[in-house]
Amino acid sequence: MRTAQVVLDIPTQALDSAYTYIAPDHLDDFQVGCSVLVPFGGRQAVGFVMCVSEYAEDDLASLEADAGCKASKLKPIASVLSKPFFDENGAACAEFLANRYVAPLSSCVRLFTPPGGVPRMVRGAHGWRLEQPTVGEVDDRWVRLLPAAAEFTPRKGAVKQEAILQALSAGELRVAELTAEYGSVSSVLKSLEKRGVLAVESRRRMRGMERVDGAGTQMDYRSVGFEPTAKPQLTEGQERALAEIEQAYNAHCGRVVLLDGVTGSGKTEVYLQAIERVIKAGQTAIVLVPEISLTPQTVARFRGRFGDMVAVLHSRMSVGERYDQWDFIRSGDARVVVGARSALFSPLANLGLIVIDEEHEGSYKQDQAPRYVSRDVAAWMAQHVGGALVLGSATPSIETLHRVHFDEAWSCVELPERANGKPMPRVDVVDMANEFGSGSRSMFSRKLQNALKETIDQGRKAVLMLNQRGFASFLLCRECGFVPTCPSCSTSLTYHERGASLVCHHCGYTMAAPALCPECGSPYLKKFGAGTQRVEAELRGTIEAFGSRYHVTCSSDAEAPSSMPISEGDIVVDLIRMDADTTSHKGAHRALLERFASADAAVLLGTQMIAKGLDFDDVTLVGVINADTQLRLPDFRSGERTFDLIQQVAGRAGRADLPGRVIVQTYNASSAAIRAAARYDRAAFLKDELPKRKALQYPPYVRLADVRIWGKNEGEVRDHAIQLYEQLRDQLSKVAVGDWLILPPVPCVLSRLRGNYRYHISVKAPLGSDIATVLAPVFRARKAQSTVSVAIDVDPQSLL
DNA sequence: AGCACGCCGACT
DNA sequence: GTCGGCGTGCTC
Repeated sequence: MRTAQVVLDIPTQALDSAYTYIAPDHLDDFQVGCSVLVPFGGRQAVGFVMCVSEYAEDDLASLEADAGCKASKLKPIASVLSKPFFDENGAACAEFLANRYVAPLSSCVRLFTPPGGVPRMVRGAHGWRLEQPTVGEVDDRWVRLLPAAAEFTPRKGAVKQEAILQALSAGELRVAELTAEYGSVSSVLKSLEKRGVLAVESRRRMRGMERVDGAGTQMDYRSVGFEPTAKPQLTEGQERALAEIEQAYNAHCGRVVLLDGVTGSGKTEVYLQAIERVIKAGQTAIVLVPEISLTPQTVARFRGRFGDMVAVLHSRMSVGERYDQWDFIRSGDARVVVGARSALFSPLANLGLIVIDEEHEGSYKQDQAPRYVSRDVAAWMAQHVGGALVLGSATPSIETLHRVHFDEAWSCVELPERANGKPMPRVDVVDMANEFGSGSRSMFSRKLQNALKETIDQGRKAVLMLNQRGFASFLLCRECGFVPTCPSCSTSLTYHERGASLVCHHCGYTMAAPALCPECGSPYLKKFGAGTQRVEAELRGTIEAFGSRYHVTCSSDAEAPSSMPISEGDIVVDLIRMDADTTSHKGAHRALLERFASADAAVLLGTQMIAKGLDFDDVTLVGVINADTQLRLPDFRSGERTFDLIQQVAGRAGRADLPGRVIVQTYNASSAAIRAAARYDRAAFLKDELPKRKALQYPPYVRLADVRIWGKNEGEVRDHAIQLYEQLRDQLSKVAVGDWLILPPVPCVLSRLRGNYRYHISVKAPLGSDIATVLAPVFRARKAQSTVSVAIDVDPQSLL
């Protein structure tokens, strides 16, 4: 008798294990990874086949042992709903994820399913019914005009023809859009196509058209080149890196290579050539890139080398586009997948190499269940399929550096020099406390002002970064010390110049800024801290104070800059502000960057969205307005984050022939993270940081898990937290060996968020121990409650 | 999650 | 006497 283990597509911890079903012989195309319809408790449910087994007719005993129930209770699978979404490797990986991250198995299996392409049960007028996905069936054909259209004039009266040609003159369109606008168009299109006036192509064959995004915003369709890019000569360092990767790949046992290369050392070229070899060997590769770096330029580099073998998966693509790419990968025609973290689970057959670029990036941690760490999952996958993993970064995470140190399967190859042979720019640290002490009240130090003037005079560009993160600017009553805070979060409200409002960065709560202190009625409410808007205004004043010949145009100005009188010898500085406010509308991100690129003298002022991936040859000055916001966060990784940020941002200056310069302003000039970063001295930073991590029992010396408990009622939350804490301690005494530490529940640093009180319990386990053995039994036994929620974060990114 | 079973209060 | 509240428990 054939049976199958089926995971139900119902996201609850109560149903997170597989159920056994009988798989009748007549099922068509029945395999691991298929979605199936199964009877479940008097109704039907959709599930995924995790494994298929065969039992001899007289061997009911082992069947019942495996299923955990009487054979007579087993029901047959009703029908197969789809082709397989994953194979045995995918099923094994989902189980690994569920176990390691103490997450519902169904949420892990979901990672492997096509975006929007899974059938599901929906509640209709006549009870439950099965809804098949529509995403694969949408009309994804596109129409564009051909050159011959210029000589073609529609016959008089051919209204539809005329309208369609008119619509297409602005660019290509989806057939579905034309249908929506003009009704049935297929016969018209067919006849025009026959005459060579236009071309109808399926989206799949037009993969050169890539939707590109800004940070959090959709941008326009834009052509990404297919033109092959020349393969450059590798530097000696790159050759060495490539050889190391090739050796790891040829070992076919899941080896990991850390590519520790400074910004501009040509890591991407190493990836490209390594992938080329993997493809030549008949295998495939996945490249993970941080969401914000997944720009058209990045994609173009891979397409330039591998053409239409490249699939791109990106969370801000539309569901239809993602489905299309997913299907393209499953078809076997894609050999390289470039994408954000979830691309790790795409249905790529014969995987040989995984590359994770900017390995240290926090965005490789998923912030919803399953809260996986891409690096660790990729290492598992590489080992499981006998491939190799390459981790690239200018600032590798401390965990990775540590692992390289003690794990024989992990090795490191350094690229200490930039590919162009230029030195890294000098980094000056300015102590802002000193500045203040000597009478300067400006938020720009004299050193930064001088460097700015020099840069502008030379007609070059500067990038100023302000790591605002919502903590920066707030209102404070100078008489009674009152600070307006959010009614539902434990944070102060951020003052926004536009509309003179106070906004909560966490929940979006907005109120009008009061003119008088709500507590004592004092009119002396001071705006503290520097948000981008305020820096923009002050920067304008500072530049104009350089002299009467300096003129400033601002990207955020309402009126066009043309009215400005320009005479001989005048300098116009374009000041471009880039943050969540200025990039929220369609196309803004790219438009601002293009404006910056085309200006002569310009200053790009922005939050950390500008810290990565900007490659402008004529940026010679990088300024960090305040390096401390990150450092001040009460989190074990704050020092590392600060060090990384300064190193990364420094790499933005002087990338071409022009020498670069970096100025970092801080009130913590003596902090090891900042001092070491300024000297590009990672060893010095680690020498300071590692003993702290060791003494306080943090990664890389222990494995960490954080249990977060939240709800509207603080007493209830605390009681539940204490109860969980006691259960965890019980469980610990039962199963674990070694030096475990479970800290009693305490309020989170963000003790209130969106009206919820938040507590957390930190669990510290010896390296190499299985955290799930202690956590899983406690949380599997726990019944879901409506008033108190619990989330488990294994290997958390931060403890806020 | 969703549905059944089950044991107590206010209604035709 | 029945309708219906939502507390526990099970679903291969």
